[in-house]
Amino acid sequence: MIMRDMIEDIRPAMLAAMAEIGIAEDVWSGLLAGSTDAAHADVAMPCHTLAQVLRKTPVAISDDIENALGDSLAGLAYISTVNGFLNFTATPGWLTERVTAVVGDERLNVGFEEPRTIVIDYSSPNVAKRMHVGHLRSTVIGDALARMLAHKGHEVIGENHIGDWGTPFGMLIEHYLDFEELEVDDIDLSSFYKGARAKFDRDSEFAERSRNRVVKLQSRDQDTMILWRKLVNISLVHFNEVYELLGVLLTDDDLAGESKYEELLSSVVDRLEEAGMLDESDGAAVVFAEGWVNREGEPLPLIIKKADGGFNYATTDLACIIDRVEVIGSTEFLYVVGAEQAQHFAMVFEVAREAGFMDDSIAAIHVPFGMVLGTDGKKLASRGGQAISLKDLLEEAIRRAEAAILEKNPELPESELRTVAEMIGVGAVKYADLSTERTKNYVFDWNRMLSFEGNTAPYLQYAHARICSIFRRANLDRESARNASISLNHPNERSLARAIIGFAEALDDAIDSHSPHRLATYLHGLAQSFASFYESCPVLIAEDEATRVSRLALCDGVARVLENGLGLLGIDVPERM
RNA sequence: GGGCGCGUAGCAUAGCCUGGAUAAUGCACCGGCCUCCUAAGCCGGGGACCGCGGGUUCGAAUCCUGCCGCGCCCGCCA
Repeated sequence: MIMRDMIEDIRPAMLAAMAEIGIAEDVWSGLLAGSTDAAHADVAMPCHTLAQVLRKTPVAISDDIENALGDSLAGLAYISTVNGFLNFTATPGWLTERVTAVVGDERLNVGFEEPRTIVIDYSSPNVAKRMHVGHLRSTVIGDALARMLAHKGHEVIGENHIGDWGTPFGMLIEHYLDFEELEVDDIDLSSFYKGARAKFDRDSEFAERSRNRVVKLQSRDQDTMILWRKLVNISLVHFNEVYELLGVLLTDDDLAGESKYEELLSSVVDRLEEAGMLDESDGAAVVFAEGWVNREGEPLPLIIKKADGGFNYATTDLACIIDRVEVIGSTEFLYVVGAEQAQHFAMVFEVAREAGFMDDSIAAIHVPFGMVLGTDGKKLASRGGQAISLKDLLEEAIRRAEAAILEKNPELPESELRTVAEMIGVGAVKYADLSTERTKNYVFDWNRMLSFEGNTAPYLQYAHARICSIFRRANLDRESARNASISLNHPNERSLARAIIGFAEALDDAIDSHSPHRLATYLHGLAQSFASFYESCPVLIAEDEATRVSRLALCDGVARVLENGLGLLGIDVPERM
């Protein structure tokens, strides 16, 4: 994980050596990379592809390069050759210097990038319904990406496209009117939508009222808008409750409901018309994008305006693109939306480009993710087949975490129990999601995510808490350790230093691939490295004072990487647990 | 039928973009380690034709291709 820094430092000497041997930089540059096996080296260069060029064996070539390098890397890396591999292993001196720089830096050597304005589309619950597990991944992954990108200096604009518009709102408003005597808090979102739907299906008078209400809503009838607003607000109270429990950044400022774009929709139609892209099909206005066919092999349309005059979400997505390009001035859009919508986004992006809504300077990226499955291997649902409420799920996580704490650390002060249980329970749920490769489905398993062992949030949080405990016991400020001189005499100290140094690179890797799990994988490796260090390298009872302060500095560094890294994933770390 | 994705020890995963050395990690399993900073831990061990077959390459879990299995998507819900 330290290859980026090492390669950078090795490069000058390599430039000279390779010039001497007569191999152009662009030929060898890509070969110099992190070792695939930490036991061999930190950085390695396989010389096999050079064999054709130089008409020598890889073994001879690696030896030649080693000779050409001479002692130019003295103090930086040890060089060795095995079977045509040129191996570089960081010296303790180099590791010491680098880890000192990281630990001494407020940002742990995480750099800033040239700021971009990035819009992230995530969460997107529906008004008049409870948030459910189906919203978990989008919310958690989107939030992590938002935090990581913001940390790199970008302007991140979260857009929460709540479903707050469309034909169902006629029936929802009428249903709401029937409840009008109720206080806002008494509306039960778990049954509200279903109740409205059921009434709509069985009661023709209600259905008629609903249809009339839709017309009023679309014409912005004032009384109707007031009712609509109330209904939305009730839902917002619920969303914000869940967001607070989840600990995500979304606020009302990020709301970008469908209603917001509603007025732009007709102009989307006009612009597509002007571009000559619009076709009529079965009464609907559609665009036939190149290359898409339906089940029967006929051209597959993107429906812009339905036969009944209404719009659907493709049109809204196109309106959003126009808004982002022309109003917000963003150049990068991330859509954290389930993988099942891949085709939809491919079509929307293609149409948007064809219509000139965005050009090649704009990166519109669908960031897809797989499903959350139950232990039966099917889409996670309650006994009755309904989606599980996110709030209920999180509360259960907290309950389970609390039970685990009471069992394992009964000494934890009562006053901290609830807060710590929230950090652990919610962290466990989020980490379970963020630590697996996005595009895969994963099985939601309480025992696994809260097991406190393995690649779980509690394991990482525990590593952090242990470090805090060391400082507490020594009655030392964490800051006091920061400027200590570090020495790496034990192999586990060196492994730990390598792990600490790798933070910035792991973060960049996660960001570049929009894959929070890469950061999670790194953090787990760091925590494991720390656990081994902790076992073999006594800190407070170290053999001498210099070792003690050096180890305290390493501990502080690990704790800060864990806190910062988990923080970027949206996960809090307790100081004791 | 077409498209997209996934397939790695008993289980769960990383590695695949950008090809390299004995395929990494966790759970479970086996064996060790607490008069010593939280054993929620550590150390060691067994366990994998990387779905199957072809191809490219000095070299393939990784790239290409054909199968197989699973999931999802394929016009007026969003």
